[in-house]
Amino acid sequence: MAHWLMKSEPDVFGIDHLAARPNQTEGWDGVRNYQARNFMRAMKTGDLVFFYHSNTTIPGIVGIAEVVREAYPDHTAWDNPEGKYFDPASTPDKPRWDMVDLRYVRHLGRVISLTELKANPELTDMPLVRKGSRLSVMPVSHEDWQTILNLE
DNA sequence: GCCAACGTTGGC
DNA sequence: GCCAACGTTGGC
Repeated sequence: MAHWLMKSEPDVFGIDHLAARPNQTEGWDGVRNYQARNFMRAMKTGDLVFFYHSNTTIPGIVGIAEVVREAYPDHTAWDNPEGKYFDPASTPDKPRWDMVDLRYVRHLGRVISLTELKANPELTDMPLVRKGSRLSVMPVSHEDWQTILNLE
């Protein structure tokens, strides 16, 4: 089983939104970055994901979700031409962007802040803590996953 | 609100 | 293929 980290703005779609969805499950749409998309394509059912809140007072990891559906075309690319995620280059015939479905697993006992992650000498290789990293979907090594859970 | 870092676009 | 311009991300 692999581990991942996915960023989201809690004002837009936070972990509480996920937990409130039917079956506590929602499609992770709107990814419009090739590297992030490719990571989503590598996800397998049962993989676990750190849910990260960005653009908020205390950015950090707030919980865990599980991949319940593997990558499939992101229909928000063509659903609504006025939509935020519309992309004329992606069509039902030739979809460019993918999404996965995530199910809420649990909140962490506390928020593990970006500041704390950056300060941890064991986590310096995480893309998340690198300066200027804007990747919204990234793999987390088994070691890092465990290190972070041990901080909880 | 600012701005550094980054990805994408498009002219050439 | 290069690179300037632009738009976005996201911490602070």
